[in-house]
Amino acid sequence: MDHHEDGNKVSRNYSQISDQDDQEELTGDLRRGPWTVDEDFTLINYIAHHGEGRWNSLARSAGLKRTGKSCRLRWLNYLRPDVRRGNITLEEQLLILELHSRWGNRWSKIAQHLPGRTDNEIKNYWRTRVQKHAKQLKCDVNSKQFKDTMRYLWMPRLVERIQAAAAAGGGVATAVGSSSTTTTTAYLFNNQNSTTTLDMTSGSSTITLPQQPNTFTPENSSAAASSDSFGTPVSDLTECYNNYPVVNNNQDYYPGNQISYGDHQSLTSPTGGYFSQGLDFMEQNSQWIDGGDVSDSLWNVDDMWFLQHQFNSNA
DNA sequence: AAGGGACGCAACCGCCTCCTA
DNA sequence: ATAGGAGGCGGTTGCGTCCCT
Repeated sequence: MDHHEDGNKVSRNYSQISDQDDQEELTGDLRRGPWTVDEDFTLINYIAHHGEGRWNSLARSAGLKRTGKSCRLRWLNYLRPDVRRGNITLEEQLLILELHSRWGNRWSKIAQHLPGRTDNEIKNYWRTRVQKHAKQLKCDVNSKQFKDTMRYLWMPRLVERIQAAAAAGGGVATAVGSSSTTTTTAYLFNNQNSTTTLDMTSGSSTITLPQQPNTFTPENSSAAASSDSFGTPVSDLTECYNNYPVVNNNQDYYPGNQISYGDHQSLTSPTGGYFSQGLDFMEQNSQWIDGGDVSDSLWNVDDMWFLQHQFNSNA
């Protein structure tokens, strides 16, 4: 549910505290609960003149009856001028899924690669959107089953949608806003009809999606694929896919790993994966096939046809 | 129209690590 | 070396809003 736009969020945030006296607790001399306009103004003003940090003394010096932690959180998650509001874009969703597959619940680390997004926001996104899908699939969000689902269906679907949006917009889609970093991520996505490079350049705030001929298929390659759920290197596919995230100015970022969304070979070959067991799990959760849940429009008949085809061809 | 469930998100909590004296 | 404070981080909660029945 994306019914909270920027303005709404702000107005709601303040409207809900119009009757703050009823809602806020006063614990000793410290205030808790939603922040008031005056408090926000005080905090912004103080930081503008004195800078941030040393939050406990900052809270005292600014005359805020809040804990240092509360001030820090309010500033970082809401008041900071570069906080980016609004819906999580497709590109950001893709990045979150990818980074979470590598780092798990390292929200702050993930947030570092989404300019303007806070760890809190990403955490909320994960809990409300991603975990919802895991729940619908009746599987654990950390299970291989769900991770494979994300990797082989959800993420390729996102890439397709990004492609479509880019094509509609002339081939270049605006991405994740300004950034002081120059992290660059390049994906090469191979789907049924085309191979696409997804080049995410946070620093320049653009995503380019040039169409390329299909250069690799499972049928013409004997390359081994990852035997693990995503998050592990995909061996021997580098030449064919060239689907590596490029590291710039961040040594933590994708240390040599490769990823391959829509990798058909990978889809058919994970050892011990649920894909080798057929479509049982999908069929048991028919709402995913029937479109019972189309909130994110990540599934369609083509996906199911594709999966069925893969299983049949490997039977 | 009303009530209940689902959702989204701001804020809090507790634990951990780091820094400094 | 160590103790205490500050800050960071992930998990959780509370509440307003929306939607469906």
